[in-house]
Amino acid sequence: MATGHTDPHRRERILDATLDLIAEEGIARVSHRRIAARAGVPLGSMTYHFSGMEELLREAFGRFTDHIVAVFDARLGAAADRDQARTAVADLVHSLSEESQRDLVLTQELYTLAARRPAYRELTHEWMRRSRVHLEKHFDPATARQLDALIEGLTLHRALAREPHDRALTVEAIARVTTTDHDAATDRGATTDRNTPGPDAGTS
Amino acid sequence: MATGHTDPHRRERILDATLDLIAEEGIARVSHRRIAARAGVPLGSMTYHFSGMEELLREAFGRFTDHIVAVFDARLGAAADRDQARTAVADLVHSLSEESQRDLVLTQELYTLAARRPAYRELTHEWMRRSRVHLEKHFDPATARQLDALIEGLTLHRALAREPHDRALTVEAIARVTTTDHDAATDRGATTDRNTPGPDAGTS
DNA sequence: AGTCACAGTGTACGTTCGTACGCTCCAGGG
DNA sequence: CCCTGGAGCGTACGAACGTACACTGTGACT
Repeated sequence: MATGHTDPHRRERILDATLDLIAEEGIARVSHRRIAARAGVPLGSMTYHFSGMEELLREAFGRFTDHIVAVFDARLGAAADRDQARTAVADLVHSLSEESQRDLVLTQELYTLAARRPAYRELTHEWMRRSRVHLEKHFDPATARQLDALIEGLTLHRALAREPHDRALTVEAIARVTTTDHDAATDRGATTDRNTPGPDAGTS
Repeated sequence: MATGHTDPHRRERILDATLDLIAEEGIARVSHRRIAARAGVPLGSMTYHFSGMEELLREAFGRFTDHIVAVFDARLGAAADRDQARTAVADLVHSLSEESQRDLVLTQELYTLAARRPAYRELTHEWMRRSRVHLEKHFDPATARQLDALIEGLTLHRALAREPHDRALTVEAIARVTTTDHDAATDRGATTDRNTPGPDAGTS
């Protein structure tokens, strides 16, 4: 019986099942058999569609990166001005850290792989690059980089903290990093968009 | 032969070997046998000293947390004033992100576990708590939290970036988050140590 | 209708795994 | 000197693993 003839979504279903499994059980507990069982495909399909575990994982995380980049695009791309960008960043931090346990865990798994293996670092580079493109529409490059790192740190700490910090703290941190009145940051080359002191600091 | 009779460091050696193996190969490739081989102990020792993989991993990461907390203590504890604290934070970010691949990878592995399992979150709580204690000697609690998150984000992004940012950017980000002149942050309860506008912003 | 190429599958093989458990051998008391 | 309790080890067992490969059934083509 060659039932797969009629199902062109086999590959995608396998990749989704892989990500689900990783999110729930961790990369250490992933196996061809468990993925196959979860995806509802025979074991033989695994080696038919993917040359091995390696390729499977890389494609799965590629798929995840596409997803998370889309989330960033949707959130940050909609911001029309600097202040909306700040709000969008705060929204992003809070939605990532309190909804979507799945995305959070998968992000960590990806970073863990990326910390050790350059092949996976390509995926994180693309992710960072895309998010900086959005941020640089509203802030100078140095600020964008700092803000990008801040998003990462705030999201992670909020997700792991015993008592997650409230939105006011997120908003304040963002305001501080993106407000460059007092001095400096002027020679840091705000090429496309000069940084003016934000009108409202909007702390708490 | 009961050679272990004379070696009281068996346990510690096993734990160190576990961390080394995780750092090099990832948690997915850890097994009793591989750990035993690396530690130079017989397989039987594994189940003798530890009830199972679970206990082994938890103790290993407990040991790692002790180590990393000691690093934070050494770096941040030495700072005498606010400005030294800022420098110490910058040093910390850069030493974690460019030396000690091992610590970086293990940190990610720990976070990955913590994101999924509360038991490991205890370890990260302790770590965060200790680092905030240091930061709160020089900054108000809200600033300390923001700075703590910023350290995390800067370290990770610097470690994973294709072209790691230079020290000036780290220093600037720290300055921005810890300088609260223009307004606000005054009602956010700087209990032990009121936040005055830093004398020099010390950007680049 | 008959044939064929090949997408897709079931199964078997060799390896590695965690763990249990009977055995060894030493330190200390008699 | 002998005896003995228990710390520590070697090994064996069943389960699970990744992967290769012979096979099956179907749609397309003549």
